[in-house]
Amino acid sequence: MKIGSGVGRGTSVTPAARFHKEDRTLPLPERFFERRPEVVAPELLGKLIVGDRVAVRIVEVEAYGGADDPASHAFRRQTPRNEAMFGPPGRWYVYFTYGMHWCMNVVCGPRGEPGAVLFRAGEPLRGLGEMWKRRPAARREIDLCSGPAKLCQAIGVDGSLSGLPTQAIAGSVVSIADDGTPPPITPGVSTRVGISAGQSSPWRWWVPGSQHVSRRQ
DNA sequence: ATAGAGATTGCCT
DNA sequence: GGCAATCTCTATA
Repeated sequence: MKIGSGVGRGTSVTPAARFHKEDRTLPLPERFFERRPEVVAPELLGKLIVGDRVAVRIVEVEAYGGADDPASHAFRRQTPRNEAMFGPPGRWYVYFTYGMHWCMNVVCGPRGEPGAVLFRAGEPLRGLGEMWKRRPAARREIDLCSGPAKLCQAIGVDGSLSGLPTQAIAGSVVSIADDGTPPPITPGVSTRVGISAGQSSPWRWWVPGSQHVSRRQ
């Protein structure tokens, strides 16, 4: 069985057993997300996002809080755009930015406290052919999912996913799963990317050595 | 009402 | 490295 065989343009797709235990993947339970985003975020490194014909391993994340975090979309009042952030944990929060891009988060925190973890980058595991089709601007494999909007494009996610649970129901929904790969013991840490306010919180984490992070540190 | 910034990306020089 | 693309929201009037 070939995993990740792509229609790639000059890429070297590592053949592989990219999954730890592909046949033993389990969805993350809702209670996993009922803790503050800065606690959940580093634990999501190494987990899987499984979508329509595709799967990626999470290699870079950021945490966003609520009224206490000036960099968060939930810092001010609830709006149609950030509505999902104020809902129950364990659901997707997908927002539109710069008039053209989608970015995906999972809502995290105790009920009633808005917060989320942004998925900034992933390592393509399955369905690379599909990802190449959805990402015509990509030239190398590391261009497929090495940024929050690239990731959404590669997985085929848009705003219609926002507010839905991260635990797949009929298989047509995007889910978050664990294949037994542990998060790094010592993840890379830095301040968040692309923000002005909130730079005092080092709430960005990545898998050290991953070629798929959005930017080297 | 209007202006400006934004959890980004890709093309241009 | 500069900057355009172009939706959502906030600040200011």
